[in-house]
Amino acid sequence: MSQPTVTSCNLCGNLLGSAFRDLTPDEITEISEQKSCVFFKKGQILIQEGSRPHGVYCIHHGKAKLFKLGSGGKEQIIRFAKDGDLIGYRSLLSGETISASVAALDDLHACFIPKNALFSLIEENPKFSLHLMKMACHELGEAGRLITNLAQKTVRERLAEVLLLLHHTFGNDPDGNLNVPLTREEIANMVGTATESVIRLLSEFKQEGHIALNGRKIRLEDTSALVRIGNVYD
Amino acid sequence: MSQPTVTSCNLCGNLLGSAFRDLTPDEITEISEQKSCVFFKKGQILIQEGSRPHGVYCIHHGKAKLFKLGSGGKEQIIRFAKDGDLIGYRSLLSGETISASVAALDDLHACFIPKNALFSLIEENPKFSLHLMKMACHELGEAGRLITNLAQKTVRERLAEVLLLLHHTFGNDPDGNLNVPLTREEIANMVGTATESVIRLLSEFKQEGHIALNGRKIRLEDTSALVRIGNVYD
DNA sequence: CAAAAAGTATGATAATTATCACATATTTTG
DNA sequence: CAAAATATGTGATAATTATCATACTTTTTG
Repeated sequence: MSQPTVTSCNLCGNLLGSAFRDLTPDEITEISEQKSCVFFKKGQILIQEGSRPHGVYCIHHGKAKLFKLGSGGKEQIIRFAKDGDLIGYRSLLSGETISASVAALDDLHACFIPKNALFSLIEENPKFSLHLMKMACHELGEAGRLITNLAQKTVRERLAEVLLLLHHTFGNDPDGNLNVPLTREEIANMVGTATESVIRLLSEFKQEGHIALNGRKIRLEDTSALVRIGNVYD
Repeated sequence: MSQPTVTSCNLCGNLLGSAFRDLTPDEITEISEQKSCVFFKKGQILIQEGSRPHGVYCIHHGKAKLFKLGSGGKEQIIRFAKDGDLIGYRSLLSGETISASVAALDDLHACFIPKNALFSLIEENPKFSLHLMKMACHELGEAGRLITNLAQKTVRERLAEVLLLLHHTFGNDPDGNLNVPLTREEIANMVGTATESVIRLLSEFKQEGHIALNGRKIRLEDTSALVRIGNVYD
């Protein structure tokens, strides 16, 4: 079930959707030669909060969660990453220590691009540089939304919105369930609530006919109801 | 009481602490010629959520709050800006609509730098470009911290941390009070709670000897107690 | 495959926080 | 400066959410 090894990034199916899409063929060849391919088993940590960055990962295939530990030691999931996404760039570009850990949600293949290679690209290719800036600024906007929601919405509203976010980010598997393997605890760590509260509210949503539950699997039955419950406007 | 008009950014006292510190004298002269100086009265809106950006403001003198409106119409204060700070760059760089409004907290002088002037600088000066990237990425890290705190800390913890943040950002006035004119409601809009809860907790902090209250003014009497209460580690 | 571990589910209860009501104080404005 | 508007302060109460306990189910692992 493991992905074929792609030796050149020129041939990578994720290229057009990635931060590297504006590179020249020569530049892509250059990073291909500098990158290394790494495999992470489900649950493994790719990047650890507090450490110093030595480069970035471009996810070739797999899903990952980015999270911070709160003062009580509880995980707070900040966002997700999937095929084609770049992770670890924030600390590299800000010159700070790593502010969030990244863990694989399933078996994951990623390419590690060392710091120097990335900064060479930034210096020589303004389009790439601008694209990185765009990514960071977009994330900053998303963060503002999340801040507002966490501060002002109820747990019920936030859970509805989180389900829609998961649907938007990962879509459905062949059975129509959300295509991401999260535990109830991890969902609670997105919503910012207790695991039991998530379980209870999911049961309510099920009673009300908005979702279907099948073990760990969640299927959204009525997204517009969830939009209404979550007061999601955009 | 109004600031002297500074015609050239070369002479601006904020220059070294601003995003423009890496510009060449020629580049600074260039933006000086393109900028316009604007005055905002306390309470006025500089930038409005939802609109399209036409440039950025560099605050010459004054304090401002950045806030988003939640789905219930309540303000959520995301962060602050003061002398030398650049505001409005996020939407400009991400190519999105403006995600947060900016309002003056006191009478405020700012320089407006049009979009084209900014993008010219980005294209011709990689250092400036990198500096902007650094700013955005730094803010992204701060946003992650805020997200984690809002999701996991109690209102009491958050209020203690907010008081420390205000102290760190704005310092004290000559009387030793926090040097920023915020209402209890605005503090509540940072903490993410009801105004009454802020009022009650401030009274508690006063009873416990951690702060002193004098009308709207707040003086921090025991910051290490607040650090303890807020579980602030960094 | 069986045991162990981890996760899900539900009830009872406690703690936190929001809301409403209203009195007082402060600030703003004509 | 006085009236009006806005903000602060406090109590009572309701709603939300967390915590603890415990049973059951699913997943993981030797």
